[in-house]
Formats: sequence, structure tokens, C-alpha cells
Amino acid sequence: MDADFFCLHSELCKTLANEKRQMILAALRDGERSVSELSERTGIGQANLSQHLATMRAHDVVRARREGRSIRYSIANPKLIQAFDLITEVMQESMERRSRTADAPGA
Amino acid sequence: MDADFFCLHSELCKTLANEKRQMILAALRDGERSVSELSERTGIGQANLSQHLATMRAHDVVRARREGRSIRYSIANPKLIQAFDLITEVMQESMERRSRTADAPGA
DNA sequence: GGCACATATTCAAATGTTCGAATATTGTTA
DNA sequence: TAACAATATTCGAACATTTGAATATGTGCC
Repeated sequence: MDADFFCLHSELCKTLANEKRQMILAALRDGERSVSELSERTGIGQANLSQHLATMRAHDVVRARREGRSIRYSIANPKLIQAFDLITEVMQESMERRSRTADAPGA
Repeated sequence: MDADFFCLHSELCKTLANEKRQMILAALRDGERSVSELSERTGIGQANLSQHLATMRAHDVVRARREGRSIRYSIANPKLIQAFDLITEVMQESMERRSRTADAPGA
């Protein structure tokens, strides 16, 4: 595990670490969507959406495929969904621990 | 999944999405370490290390425990290691695909 | 070709992150 | 309690990210 490894790894993480990109990924969870569908579903404006999609394409997080007039995006690797869900679990467990600690009589 | 969810989720991701913090996590993988041990292992300076540890503490990514003069850190939730490894796999698969594509005769 | 539609790119301002130097805090031990 | 060792915090400068407005590109259809 050299410096390069951590650099690449954190680049990929950074790609996932953005509220809007997460909304986009969530919208892509159950299948391909066109940019305009994504815009409707997420409420993100056209330009910004396209920018985020470009970032994710560049890091191989999503795939683009033209179909007629529109371009349909999908999640490139199902493991990304697993990772997303794992982080969700960590988040929930940490919130549970927090509320348990706050409720504890000794605190 | 509301806006809050994505905000929290991406906050946690952001905490992981940094080269140095990843080095710290990797150094904590196989057990507790004091700050000075971490500094030696990772080559990160004291102040900066402490800043990153504070960020990770704030997001419940690591735990701190005093032992004698030093403070020993550990990873708060083993699922974080799973997530780290999943992202590693995604990264590797994406690199493999890339080199296969580059080598492909049709390209 | 020329128009309309869908998506991408460029630009610049606002905002957020990272870093080391300096300094503060806090437990431990004498 | 004073001195020390270990860690934490504050500050400001450098750098990176995010955003919408404007504009460009590409595609299908007449």
C-alpha cells in the first residue's frame, strides 16, 4: 500500500462523498436513467447534474450510453451500492450509539 | 431517504475521502495506536495528524482512549474496514477494465 | 440544410478543505 | 505544584470544489 494507492482510493471516495452525487447514485440504484429523468428525480439543475455525471464518469462510477436523443446513465459496479449501504449501516449504528449514550443514566 | 440522509451519509464519506485519513485508517487496521505511533507510521506531522484525528473522532470513525501519557486511537466500527476494502475492490476492477479496454484490438 | 431537443463544457464567484507554525491544554510524574 | 511529555487547538494562506449562467456540441427529424 503505497502513496499512489491511497491517492487513487481517496479519489474514488471523494467521488462518492458529495450529497448530490449520492442523490444521483440513489436515483440510479434500480436501473438506468436519462439525464432529464435524473434531473426530475433529484431536483438538480441540468448543468450541475451534467457536471456531477462527468466527474462520476471520469472515475468509472457510472456508465453512459446513448439511446436516441437521450443519454442513459447507470452505476458501473454493483459493489458501489454495497459500499453505499455499508456506509449507511455505519452511520445508523453510530447514531444509535449516540442516542443510547445520551439517554444513559450515568451521563 | 430525505435530504438529511444524504447529507449525513456524504459527511461520513467525506471523512473517509482523504488520502491522509486513509493512511491513518490503514495504520489502525490491525489495532490501537497512539498518536506518536501513527505519526511515525504515516509520516504525517503532529498538528496535522491531530486535526485529522479530531475530524474522524467527530464523525465517530475512530475512538480515543487515554493510556498513561499517550492517547490510543482505534477504528470505531469494523464495517468501516469492510467499506474500505470494498472500495479497493471497485478501484481494482475499474483499473483492470481500463487496461483490458486499452489493450483490446478493436480500440 | 436547418431547427429543436438533450446533454456537455467553460467561466468566475462563492465556499470549503488542507496545511504548518505557533500556541494552548492536559494528564503524569517528580 | 512545577516541569515535562503528549496531544489539541487556532490562525491564516494556499488550494480545491461547487455552483448557475451562458454557451457549445451533438443528434434526430422535417
